[in-house]
Amino acid sequence: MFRILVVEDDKELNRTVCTYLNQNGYEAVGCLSAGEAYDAMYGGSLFDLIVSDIMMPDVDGFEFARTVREQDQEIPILFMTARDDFASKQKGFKTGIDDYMVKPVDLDELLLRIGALLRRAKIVSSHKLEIGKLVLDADERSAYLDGEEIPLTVREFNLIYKLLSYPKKTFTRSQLMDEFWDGDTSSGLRTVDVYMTKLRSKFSGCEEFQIVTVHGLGYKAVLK
Amino acid sequence: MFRILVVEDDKELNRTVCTYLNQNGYEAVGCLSAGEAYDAMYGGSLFDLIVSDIMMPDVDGFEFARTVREQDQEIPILFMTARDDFASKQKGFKTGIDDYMVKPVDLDELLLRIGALLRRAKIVSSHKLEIGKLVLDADERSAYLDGEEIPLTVREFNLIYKLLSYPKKTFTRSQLMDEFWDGDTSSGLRTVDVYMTKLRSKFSGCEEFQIVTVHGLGYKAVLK
DNA sequence: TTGAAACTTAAACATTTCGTTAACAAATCT
DNA sequence: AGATTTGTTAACGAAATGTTTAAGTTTCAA
Repeated sequence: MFRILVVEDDKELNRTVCTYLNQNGYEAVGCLSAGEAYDAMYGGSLFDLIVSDIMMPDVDGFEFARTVREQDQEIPILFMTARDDFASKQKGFKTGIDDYMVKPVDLDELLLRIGALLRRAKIVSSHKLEIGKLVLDADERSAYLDGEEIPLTVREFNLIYKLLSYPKKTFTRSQLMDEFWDGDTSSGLRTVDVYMTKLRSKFSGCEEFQIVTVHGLGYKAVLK
Repeated sequence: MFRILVVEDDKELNRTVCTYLNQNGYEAVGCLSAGEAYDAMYGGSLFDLIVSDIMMPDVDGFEFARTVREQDQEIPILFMTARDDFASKQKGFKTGIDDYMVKPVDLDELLLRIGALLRRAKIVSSHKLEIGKLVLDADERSAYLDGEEIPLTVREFNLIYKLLSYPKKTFTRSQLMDEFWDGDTSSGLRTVDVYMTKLRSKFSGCEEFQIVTVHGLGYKAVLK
């Protein structure tokens, strides 16, 4: 689920945009000023994309975007503004925004452009799972503990990646087999047990998590 | 220097755009049809970004973009078209384009948007890959180790360039075939293995990297 | 057009790696 | 305690990969 921060001082428009985004599969959070937006961002909430107006009561959009960019080079920023002059567009793009839409915006087109930006941003960010000193990289299909690689076979990696993607969630042997053995449960379910032993052994030096047996059900990873 | 492919059947507009891009620090190549564009791309030239019209004599922009996306998920594509209807925009973004501008386009805004896309795509400004004593030049399609050329065929070069562009990232045989054999997987996937053997042999004197087999998945290049 | 060289690919065989099973030990539940 | 579930290990066999060869294909110059 992608989280989108909407910074727009027009209450009604803000509400309209957020509602529309929420109806279309995003989790939108509306802010009426840059100050509010800072609070939302650094209050622990992580966002995947920012939609921002330019003219706002406290800090303007340019300044807001610049500040954000200093801290985060990656997050896509889309300006949604009434200003249709080239100078504003230039200023915006120069501060590092990714798209610029002129009001009144077609909400459906906004959706399309948000989709394109998220797709693009996602390509760049690698699929990593970081838990303390442990890093699982889905592109490399390798695990690093404190920088040192732990060699894993394909199935081993798939299993541990799955478990760690949903900590505390219990997976039955059948679920795991269905997913990583192409639904071919002809090989006995006990094979999963063997893999758990292998994983426990390979990650014995890792204090970040633990593979826990749920008797009668299956296995789960629990973070320490 | 960024290279931009401009696909636009209106000769005059094509010329105008290319000239403007060239005057602003890019290296633009104009094509009057999708067919021409394919030739330009497959002819060994590497492009960093594509600007394309939708309505064209042979294959339309949607089809063109789709074909390009099948082979290359990364290259930014910008549509520049007279069509201002939502359906076209939707169709475009769904095929994976990154931006959509309605004619008549302001060339200065085009520049801004191209700049934003290139920044986002994080493309390095060169088609050279330098790793220690090893140099791969994508324009020349040649490899130099310590100044001495290592002769490579087109397929050999494509493969090693791809692997080294994403060190540690694992590529499946299918991925590589899809990309460098025009999606023609009729030739057995084992062909890839043969090429890996050849590459390992040709780069046996190279201590900068190593081609590593990921059993059950494919291959990756690991820097030493 | 023709021949030579370079390139590509299928096939065959050698080699390596991995997955599975089976057996027994240990733990857990009733 | 007895039954069931789970932990662990090692060995076998299957599958994936490495490599070479030879035959087919393309390219290019004469």
